[in-house]
Amino acid sequence: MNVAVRASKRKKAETRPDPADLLAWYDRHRRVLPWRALKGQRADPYAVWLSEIMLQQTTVKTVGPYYVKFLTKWPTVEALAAAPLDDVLRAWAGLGYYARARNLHACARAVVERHGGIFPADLDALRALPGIGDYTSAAVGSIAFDLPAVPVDGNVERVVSRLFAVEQPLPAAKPAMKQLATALLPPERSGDFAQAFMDLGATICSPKSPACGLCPWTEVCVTRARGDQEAFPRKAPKREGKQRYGAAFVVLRDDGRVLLRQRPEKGLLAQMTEVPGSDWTHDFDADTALDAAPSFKVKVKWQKLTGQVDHVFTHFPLALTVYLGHVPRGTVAPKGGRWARIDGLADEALPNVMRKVLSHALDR
DNA sequence: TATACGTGGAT
DNA sequence: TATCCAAGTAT
Repeated sequence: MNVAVRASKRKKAETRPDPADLLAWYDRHRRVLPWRALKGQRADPYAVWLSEIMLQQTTVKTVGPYYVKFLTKWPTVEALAAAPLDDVLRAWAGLGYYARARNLHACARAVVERHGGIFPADLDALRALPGIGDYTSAAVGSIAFDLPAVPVDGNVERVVSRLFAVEQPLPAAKPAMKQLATALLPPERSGDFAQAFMDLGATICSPKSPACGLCPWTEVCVTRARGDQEAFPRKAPKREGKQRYGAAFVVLRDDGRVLLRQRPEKGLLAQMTEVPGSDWTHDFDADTALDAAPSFKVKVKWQKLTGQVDHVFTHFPLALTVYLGHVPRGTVAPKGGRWARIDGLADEALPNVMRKVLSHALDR
């Protein structure tokens, strides 16, 4: 074979990312995940959808046990749709972003009612379901049905922004990044391509110290060539939330129960369970804290516990002062409240901030 | 377009 | 310790 023929068989020097290189990398290095079909096997749309909802803004490690719990408890979308919302919220407790749980339940019911219990193999129909947005419709569509779509998550944004040195900051750059990512979509293996893209971002093209030497696209990466890959993606500065304060009241009844209530239907931690407390404000006055205490027929002697419970929400940090009180057996709960067994708290729909409060009061 | 919406782990 | 950020969506 002469030199000219050898040259023509050699891979041409690429100037732009070749999806085939990413797929070849994926075939060797794909992660094994509970919701991911084995190589060559077909993914269950219900399992893909469930995992994608849980994975929104949530790490793979955190999702693992919740995913297994949900799939065991509700193996099909029909089973999930038939469950009471409260059961779903209790199972979701601790995972955060509780609107996801409410939408998960609503979506399951919509799939049963609108689509006969079968997830639609259609991007627009998926996108129309509760809790399914641009990302998730593309993820379920590509992974479960091999529809030609690219789910653009934080991983993909990072990879694309580095490959092409996208100067526009996020989140304004989202449409441009989606365009760039979608332009790379190969004619086949959409689902593998989507998962490969995300795997690459999660394991190689990491936020800090990316392993560029192991990247299948290292030779076509604009920022890699310049050495400023860690400066991407560009991001608009975000303002930090202001500290808020509040009081929480842990009321123990002598028969081993604690007073709980449900949070309002909308807003922060909507429809989740909590102990009674004050509003959470910037200018909370410790002297008036007891104004927010629940009232009973008997007078309660409140014990202000030492220390406080600190918790950080996405948009503000919270410091709660905890008060402990005791009431006699037979005391009636105030309106909206109920007495819950202390040894059954694990099964309540308590967000973690409330678990911290209860732990602060009871683990002593 | 900007903001509300949880939590935990990595650096 | 402080900051970032993780398979985003709804409004």
